[in-house]
Amino acid sequence: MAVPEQRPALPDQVSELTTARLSVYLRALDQLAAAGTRTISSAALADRFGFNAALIRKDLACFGEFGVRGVGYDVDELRHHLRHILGLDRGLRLVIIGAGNLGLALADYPGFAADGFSVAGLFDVAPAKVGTRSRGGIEIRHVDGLPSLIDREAVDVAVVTVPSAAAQGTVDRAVAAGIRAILIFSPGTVRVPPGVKVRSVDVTLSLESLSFFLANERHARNPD
Amino acid sequence: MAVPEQRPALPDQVSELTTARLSVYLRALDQLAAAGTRTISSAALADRFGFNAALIRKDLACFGEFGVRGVGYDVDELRHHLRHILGLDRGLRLVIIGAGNLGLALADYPGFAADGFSVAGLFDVAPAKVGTRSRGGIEIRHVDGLPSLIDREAVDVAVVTVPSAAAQGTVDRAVAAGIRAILIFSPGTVRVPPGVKVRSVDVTLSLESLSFFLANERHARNPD
DNA sequence: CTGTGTGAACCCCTTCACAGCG
DNA sequence: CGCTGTGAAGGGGTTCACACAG
Repeated sequence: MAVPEQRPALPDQVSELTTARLSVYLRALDQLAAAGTRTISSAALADRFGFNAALIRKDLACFGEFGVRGVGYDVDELRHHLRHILGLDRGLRLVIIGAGNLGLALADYPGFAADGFSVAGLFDVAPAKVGTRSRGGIEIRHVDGLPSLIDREAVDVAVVTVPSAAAQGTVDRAVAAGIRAILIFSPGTVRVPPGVKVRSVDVTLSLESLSFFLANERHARNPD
Repeated sequence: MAVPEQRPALPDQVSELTTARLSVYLRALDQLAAAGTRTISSAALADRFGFNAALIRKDLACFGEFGVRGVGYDVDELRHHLRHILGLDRGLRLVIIGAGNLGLALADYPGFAADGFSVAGLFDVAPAKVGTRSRGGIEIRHVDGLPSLIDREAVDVAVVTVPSAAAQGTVDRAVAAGIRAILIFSPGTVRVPPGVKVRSVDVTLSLESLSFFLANERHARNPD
């Protein structure tokens, strides 16, 4: 028997592009809510933020019927729906592995709180770092303690900020400890078993993309 | 008359997906070169790194005929071609605007050098920070000096690491100073005039995508 | 009459399959 | 004979257009 869970209908097959846009819509709605807007139509949302109205409706329709015909969407209601769909009402726990400059910066990043994320631990291998703290006061522990903390604190996401050469090994260890979602900043690709999701934040790739743009711009100005 | 430039044939309309993959191919080739591989076929490259062979060939074919039929591609030659196509042989100059934890981390990031990027300046608005230095010794200057430095040092890319609320204003100032390529870490969207390219590195978006995955996984294990 | 939800058209990107060069 | 370069087929995602609900 199909249990009518809190989470409705299993969205059979939803594109990752759609889910990524949900986050963007949520931000737009946050802005609208802050400005006091109560209700908005897909057309107005599209106009205001540069989306396509039909796409917004189609994306949302994957998860239910949130709109009122002839009126539009209730801003606050839709925000809460989206937060639930995205799982932001769960208070996800992160660990950060790699206490270099970037890892330390992330450990103290105040932006996590708005999404309900919290840092459960900060790890490194360097004996000189272990025992010291980030500016914000988060203690650096040795990676050997990672599995027990992941288990004890029910950690959801591993944020990996180690050098590229150590990336695969670090990911392997996190996966072995039960992690199924990884955000990795090290340039390059890592392999994970099925069922584990990796999101890569690749600064080098982004910069190279800009570099290509600059090297090949023959756009608009001076159309020779 | 069409000048036969160093840069060949203007690649009429190349998809951004293609150019993004060039970076990935380049990395794979770097690995192969480091391992001493001289020559590789598109099929072997695809096998080894999980691409599609036809796609590799098609992507490369946008920019010339780099392969030798019956043999494959010369690893080192193709690396140099790709570096040129991506503009990595130009020694791009960056400024970092926002000397928070992240900005400071990026200022000292050693990974830029491999791509020929260099940091021409590090900026902030806080009087308390101006005049101090990053751990790596890069001086923090006041943003008011940004336009003159961009001009004087022929800066190519602005890396923006300011709080979200200040993002749009910062971008506007950089664009006014002549910047046409921006890498922004602040969550949210910014508007730029046509001809200016923005790449966003959005940690929050990536984490929310992982959050969605965790909230909606009914994959493989326990297929009820 | 306004705006949602949605089938159909459209468009672009990927994959397949093969002609042809080395 | 092997592998590139490429036209044609296939698949997905976005946009269009409209039936219908409020």
